[in-house]
Amino acid sequence: MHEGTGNALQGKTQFFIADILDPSKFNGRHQETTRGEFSAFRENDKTTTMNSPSRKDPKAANIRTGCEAKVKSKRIRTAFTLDQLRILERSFQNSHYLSVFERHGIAAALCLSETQVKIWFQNRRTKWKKERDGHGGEEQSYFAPPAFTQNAFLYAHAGHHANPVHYYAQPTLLMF
DNA sequence: CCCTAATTGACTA
DNA sequence: CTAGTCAATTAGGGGG
Repeated sequence: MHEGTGNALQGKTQFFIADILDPSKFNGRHQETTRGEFSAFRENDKTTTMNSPSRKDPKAANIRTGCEAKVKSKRIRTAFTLDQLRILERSFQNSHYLSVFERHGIAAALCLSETQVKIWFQNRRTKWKKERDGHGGEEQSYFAPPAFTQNAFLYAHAGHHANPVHYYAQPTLLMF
């Protein structure tokens, strides 16, 4: 897919320009909206990193298409389905943080990339905070604190070390 | 407008 | 060096 290492398990919703033009590669079950270069470079989780060249320079990831210059594509915005949101929301109720295993399981189950799941939780935590301490605040404490499950606890305290396996030896699996 | 997915960048372990 | 977090921001798309 992308500069070596296009983990086939990832990048289900986002594609390179060249891939978009090739319907055979575009078997996405997701919205057939326009895909662009914006996110193309990030959608090979774990192989593209924060400071990889492609992150610093998105255009770089597009070079191999040979049409890096123009094609001022929009950045894509995935519209999660209701089913996906239901599961995500349910998971969020269970815990505001995901272990890598949970994330992987959810991503696989929902046909999303792990990045998308990760970001969804990220944004969801932001939203949760906002509605917790925003909103006048008078009659508060309607909302329970975030469920602090074992995984969340481990996450907060053990954190993520080199090999999370040691801390999440018991992957909680995972809805339906 | 609002909602929220995705990006950027500083920071942490 | 890697891969998480969060804050701030950008931007897609729906609604009115």
